[in-house]
Amino acid sequence: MSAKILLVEDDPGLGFVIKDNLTHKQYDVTLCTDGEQAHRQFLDQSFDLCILDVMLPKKDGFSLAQSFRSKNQNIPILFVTAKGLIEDKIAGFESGGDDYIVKPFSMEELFYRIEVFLRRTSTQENEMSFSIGTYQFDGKNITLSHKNGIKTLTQKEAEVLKLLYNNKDRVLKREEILKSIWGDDDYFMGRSLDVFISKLRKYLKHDSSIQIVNYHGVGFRLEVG
Amino acid sequence: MSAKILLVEDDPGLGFVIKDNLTHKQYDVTLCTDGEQAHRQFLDQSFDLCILDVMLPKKDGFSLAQSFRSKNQNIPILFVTAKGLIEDKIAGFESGGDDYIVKPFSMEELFYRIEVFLRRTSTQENEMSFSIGTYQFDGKNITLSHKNGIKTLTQKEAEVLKLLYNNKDRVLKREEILKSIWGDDDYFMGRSLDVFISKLRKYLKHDSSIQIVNYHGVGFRLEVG
DNA sequence: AATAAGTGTTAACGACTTGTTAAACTTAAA
DNA sequence: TTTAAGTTTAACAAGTCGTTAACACTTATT
Repeated sequence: MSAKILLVEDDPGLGFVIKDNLTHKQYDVTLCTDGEQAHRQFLDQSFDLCILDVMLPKKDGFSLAQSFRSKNQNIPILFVTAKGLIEDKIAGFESGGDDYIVKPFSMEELFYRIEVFLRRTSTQENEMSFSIGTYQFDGKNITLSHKNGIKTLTQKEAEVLKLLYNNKDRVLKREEILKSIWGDDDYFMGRSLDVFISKLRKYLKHDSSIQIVNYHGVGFRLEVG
Repeated sequence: MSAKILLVEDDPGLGFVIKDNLTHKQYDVTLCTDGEQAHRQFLDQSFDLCILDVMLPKKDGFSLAQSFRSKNQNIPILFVTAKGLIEDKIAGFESGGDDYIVKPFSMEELFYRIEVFLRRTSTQENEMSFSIGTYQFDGKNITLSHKNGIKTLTQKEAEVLKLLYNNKDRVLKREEILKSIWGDDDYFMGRSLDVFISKLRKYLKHDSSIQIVNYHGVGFRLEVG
């Protein structure tokens, strides 16, 4: 799975070049051209790494780094900037940055520095836990427990269940589920999804207030209570 | 506890200045002036971080980094050198380095960069001891003892065991284990991990309350009792 | 009502993952 | 250079899970 990178660079030319290069290296890059936009994106999605310019419209890189860091202790933050003075570097590290690369730099060097931090960041992924009706899902153990007993789900069963749970107040389109979990959408994958829905219904049948409802021709919705 | 740093710098003046500055920052610094000496020190003691010059007598910094890296996937390696060409930087990262600082640099910047990597390296694992069921693991001697006898583990066996123990409340993903111990993740490393799991199971078989449980397609979990 | 398309469910097949042993390879030490 | 220890790769057996096919049933459309 490719790493999600938030790139914040106000020079459209350079921003495009960096994004293009990183995309070719299979990273999933989101480019923002000002600080506020970047801040919104950060709150909205979960990224694996950030690359920030220092001088940015609306909200500068240092204060951006500070607010990112206060939200997430772990995410690597790399500054990429023309300001090469030692005081700027210090400010960069003080604001929670992990690296400070001075322009002009080579793409190669940027790749290597990104890799260093991605390698060193633990993949503390979606280990969410939640309860549905009288059931309890434990993401650390991938189990679904009920007073009758514990069932260890498979990875895919867990993924479908988590996705349904995260969207339990709305209808999830078949296409959305397939794109999100299978990565693509064809007839047979659709049938496969039906099989999983069938399995999940079986696992959840001891609580009749839980229903995975089909919306004919559209998708599914998890309804509780 | 202060971090142990291996500093390799052949210029006696600069070596002394850096060592002195780092010592004032409460680091425990070992200074070597040539590559072979550094290599012996590395095998002899366990350091938390290395700072290497590139041009060194007897064994250059790049090949030094390679042999350090092959012994220890986790230790941060920082190059500090006058060679600022992009090819040299690439060679530095290729040989397993984590950062590449070009002389002249400020001490402040070096401190910050050291802190970045110390913060991101889990130091807990080094010489920890613990008991699993009726077994006792001694991190100092990397031995696993039981009433039947004592087995001296290899470095890697011990690392896998420690990682499993530190995460015994959850399923460790294969990818996490591989990234943490092997530093990367490919098919053969995965098979290698399976071999180590198999060995550890054999070592731990005298206490049936200890189980290394596989979660198909996900990873492993150490279960005790 | 007839037809077509979508869905529910089960089970078998096949692809992939894992367990284990042993051989091949690598590296450091003698 | 040989030896020994440790790790990776190969090979095969065993197990697991996702996909697919098949068929029954439901919903929409004509």
